[in-house]
Amino acid sequence: MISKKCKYALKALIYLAKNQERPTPIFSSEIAEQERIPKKFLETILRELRNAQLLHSSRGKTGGYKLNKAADEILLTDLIRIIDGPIAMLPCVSLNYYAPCAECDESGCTIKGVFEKVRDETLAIFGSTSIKSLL
Amino acid sequence: MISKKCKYALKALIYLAKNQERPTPIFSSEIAEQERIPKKFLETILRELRNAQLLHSSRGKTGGYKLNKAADEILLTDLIRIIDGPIAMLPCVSLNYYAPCAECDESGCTIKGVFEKVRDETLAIFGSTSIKSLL
DNA sequence: ATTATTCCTATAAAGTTTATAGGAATTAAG
DNA sequence: CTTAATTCCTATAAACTTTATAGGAATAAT
Repeated sequence: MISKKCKYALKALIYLAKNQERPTPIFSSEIAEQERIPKKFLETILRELRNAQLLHSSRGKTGGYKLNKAADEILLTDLIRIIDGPIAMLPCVSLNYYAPCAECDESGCTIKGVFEKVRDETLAIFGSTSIKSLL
Repeated sequence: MISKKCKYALKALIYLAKNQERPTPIFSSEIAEQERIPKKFLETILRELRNAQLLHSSRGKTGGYKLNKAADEILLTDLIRIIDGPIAMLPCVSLNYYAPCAECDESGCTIKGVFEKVRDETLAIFGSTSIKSLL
């Protein structure tokens, strides 16, 4: 299951993509209202997306957020990894968040294989799905 | 990520499958020691697997656990659903644990599709992987 | 100055996962 | 019929994660 936070992030990105043509940046408060996301929680989410270069933000009275890339260059793999972390179902088969499994020999591990397959299929799908394709 | 509990369950099933030839049932304490799983925690896991008909148990001094099916008839989909619940990454695309997504229209939902694809690929892999194939 | 925003850190509140405690019911064997 | 060892059950503690809020600092336009 993806987290609520991740779903909020996805909705925010879609909202920003839909309003990409606007001349001025978009307030987090507007996104929060329209998408019914707790305002303060959304702020921290948007900041994370900005820190990861997915968004551009500006401060002050006319500040707000904008996509930092074309909507078809923002992939679900990016989003999920930023917000939820690993996509793989076992730490030892994660590409971006690898960690050895507690007390597994890893060399003679018989269960890794199937989880690598799932990882590969999942990455292929999320890695070829952009925010644009979800509008 | 699958839970620790699910990994414990998988190890226990594999251990039981490896020792399927033994004439007497196998103690939870033996599995706990051999696989380094907290004893009391393992007990509750084995009970859940038994409630779901994956294991057969007997009580009393010479009690213990045995597989209730051939090792090639126990699939990863079974195990994961029993221990961790839904395999899908969104409640609204889960086959066995469907629930409507909070505040989604569902009819005009643009994000379901990609999660259905991931679910299908994942189910295809886990659904064709048996405990026997992991020995 | 005022106002409305992003930004930051800390923390509370709620929920889930992991693990343990204590004992009841069951069965074999002395 | 007592003892010992098991499964079984319920409750709960302990640890961790997720979700959400609080309070204000920094910034920028008017």
